Amino acid sequence: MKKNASCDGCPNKNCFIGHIQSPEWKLKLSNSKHLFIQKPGQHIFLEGNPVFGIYFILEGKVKVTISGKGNKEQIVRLAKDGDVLGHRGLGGDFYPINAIAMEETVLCFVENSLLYSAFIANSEFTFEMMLFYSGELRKAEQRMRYLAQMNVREKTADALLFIRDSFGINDETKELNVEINREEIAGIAGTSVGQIIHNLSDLEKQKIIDKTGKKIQISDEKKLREIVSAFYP
Amino acid sequence: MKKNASCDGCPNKNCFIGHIQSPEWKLKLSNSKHLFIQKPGQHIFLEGNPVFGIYFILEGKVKVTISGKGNKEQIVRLAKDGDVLGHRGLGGDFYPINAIAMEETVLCFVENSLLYSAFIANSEFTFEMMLFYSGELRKAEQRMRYLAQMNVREKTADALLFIRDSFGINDETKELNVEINREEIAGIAGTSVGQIIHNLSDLEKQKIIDKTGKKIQISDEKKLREIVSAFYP
DNA sequence: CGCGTCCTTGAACCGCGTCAAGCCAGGTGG
DNA sequence: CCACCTGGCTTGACGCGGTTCAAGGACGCG
Repeated sequence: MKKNASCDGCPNKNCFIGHIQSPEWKLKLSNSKHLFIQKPGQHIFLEGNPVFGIYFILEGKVKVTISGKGNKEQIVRLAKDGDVLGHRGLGGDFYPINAIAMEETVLCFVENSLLYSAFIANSEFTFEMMLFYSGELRKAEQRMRYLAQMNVREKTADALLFIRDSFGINDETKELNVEINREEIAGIAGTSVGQIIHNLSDLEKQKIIDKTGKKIQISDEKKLREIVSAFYP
Repeated sequence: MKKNASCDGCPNKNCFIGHIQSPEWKLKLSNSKHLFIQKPGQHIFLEGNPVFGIYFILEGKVKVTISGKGNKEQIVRLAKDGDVLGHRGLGGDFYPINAIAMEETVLCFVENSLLYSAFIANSEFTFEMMLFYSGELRKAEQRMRYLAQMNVREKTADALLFIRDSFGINDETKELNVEINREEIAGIAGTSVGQIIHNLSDLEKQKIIDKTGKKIQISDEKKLREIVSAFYP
């Protein structure tokens, strides 16, 4: 682990690192076999893999995808440090999705037996976990609607905001805090690479974004949100 | 309540009626204010309503929708007796979705304080609830992919199967066990009414369905599933 | 019988996916 | 230091598929 991931002051309400950093858990997890590192592009688990437990991201970024027709991958979630991974497997035998590291990622694996004993011992943890699921479900169903009803321009804007809200932007440069290519953006928006490029160009002409540099800059977040405002309360 | 809903032998693994029929709960819920009836078309709660608790469906059918651009409603879930309703609100302040009765529906309302006390008292209940969320999340993310990648013909077939799997069919007549109009089917498929009608006609010509009677009959379920088989493992 | 609601059909328009061709930047080797 | 290659990005054109709309049919109801 490059640095000690901390949860103090973490703005992410659903951050579980606090739990796994408690003395009790630290002892259990001190065995190094629980921690491992994935390089960018490496998969953490794939659709159909048996479920042995869940993962906590200590550091890094991960995309969660569902593989579709003709090698198209639909990105259903973006996760970063403090997030849980593989929780969709819980209660089933096989993962229904793929998890792939987007950059060097440090993971903490918690095997089923340990996890279940935590659920039994700590009902508050179970409760929090349930709330976490509730929030994820809400988000997933919202995105369902976007995919069904938005046109491509709106989907493109929404995908950018989705990335922005998942990984954040640099306050100064307004660059997205992640390296992401057109294909991945298309995978989030649920459209083709061609359309993404087309619409990114349009957005740039309107000075809403800037893609001169390597990373996309969101110059005018307000206008970007206006594009999709009809879909948000 | 027209008849006493029972959970015995219920094939639905996620049926919660068993819980609320335990002696402990029966006592708590014996107060009649917890039970109420909704007529078809009446809403149980709407987007933006404050969350006071959750609901269990004792009898009837309910559609869960998200209202979209231009009065289009996207149906994200179909629920029947034994299902929970309003659980998306848990952990948030307002419902993110609408719940509307599709036929006369008997509901049991469980207010937050009662629910939370159940979570504290019965960690197994919390655990089961968590697993339920996990399953719902999985389903929602699968449907996300379908909406993004299927063409209209596939969406139409998938919508029919979605209804069939949610509410079942009459074994003899092969009719869907629910009255549902074209607009609602379009809301499930995430397409327009025109396309639904067009594709239903096509499916009828191929003798896969029959819509002579009032309710749609699924004559050849196998062929219907073949249409979408590329999307299911 | 007239009215309303839901369903059906067909035609016109246009948004979107696809593809071919070219651009640019970074890496590699002579 | 330049020539070449490769992979990601960009642009524009084409054509299919889907949305939308208008007009009409089927059915139930007052």
